[in-house]
Amino acid sequence: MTIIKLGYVAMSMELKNASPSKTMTFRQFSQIPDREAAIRKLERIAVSNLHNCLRLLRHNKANGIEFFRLSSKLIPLANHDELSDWDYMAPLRESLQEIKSFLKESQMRVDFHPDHFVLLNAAKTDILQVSVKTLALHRRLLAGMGIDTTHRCVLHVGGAYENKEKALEQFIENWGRIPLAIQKMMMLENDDKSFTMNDTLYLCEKLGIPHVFDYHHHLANPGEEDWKEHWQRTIATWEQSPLPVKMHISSPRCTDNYRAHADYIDPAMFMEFLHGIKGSLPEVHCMIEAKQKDLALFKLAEDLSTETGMERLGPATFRIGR
DNA sequence: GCCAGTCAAGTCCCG
DNA sequence: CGGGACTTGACTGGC
Repeated sequence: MTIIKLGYVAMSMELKNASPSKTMTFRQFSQIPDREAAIRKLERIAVSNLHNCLRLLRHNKANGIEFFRLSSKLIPLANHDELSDWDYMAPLRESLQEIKSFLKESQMRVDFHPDHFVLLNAAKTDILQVSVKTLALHRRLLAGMGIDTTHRCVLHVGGAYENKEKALEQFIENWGRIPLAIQKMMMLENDDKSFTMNDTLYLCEKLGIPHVFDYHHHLANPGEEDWKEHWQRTIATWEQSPLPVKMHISSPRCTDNYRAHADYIDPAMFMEFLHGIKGSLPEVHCMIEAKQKDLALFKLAEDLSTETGMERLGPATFRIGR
């Protein structure tokens, strides 16, 4: 028997005017003559983003969704070189406290997926340094929300740099240089171009990092492997985690553009995955990555209950097997 | 209101 | 070696 919980990414297509990712570019920032006023504006945007983040969490709770990826764009320009004197956390305490109070009362699993500029396997030390700085920002936000930071940030392995083996070894070398608090926060995902499930598992096993299996990425970049032969390895990387196994599910936009995300999830593709893992673990959390965000989650949940006859335990919770 | 072009960051790919 | 594509939501400016 496996419990399946569905989650979605960062923003809602249903809840209006609730973007948690409003921004200001550096160019806009520079064009405001009064620097202090410009910083106050950044702060107002960040507070608004956190406020909308809380609205989204409430929306999730109201709809029985207990798994959610937070936007990584909550604080515009937080890590920009020209703003190193800005204490971006100070004006956010109250907003973070509100989220903390909400999360304390709910079952919600939340995490982050920092964007593709965060590269832990970069050979260039300045890129590694900025990456660690960005992860430290994520850590501060999680801590501010009262979340145990263990296994709350998923990343890709990074660049292939024309030599995948070397790039994997560079990851291991860099890993030893990053703070333990950051290490503990990480999860690693197989990607759709360079690092396959097997490549990613090599690092996960060696360094004790949970593997987030992305089924769509695997189909786009399978390597030599049948994923089912490695699935037990993925599960094993979660043995020391306080959290259930997490995976990503999305569907290709079309055959010409296989790697891009479709609006919705193909339930047949999802069922293929579920049949592959049947009975292998008690609970799995599936992050829906689709352009229609929460609407795609609602639609998949409907499709699963009408077309597959899977037992529905809640709006976004199912059970397979007995 | 709508459309096209732009935006902090890196890597990849093509000419 | 250099410049554009990639991918993305948000925003600006022009109509």
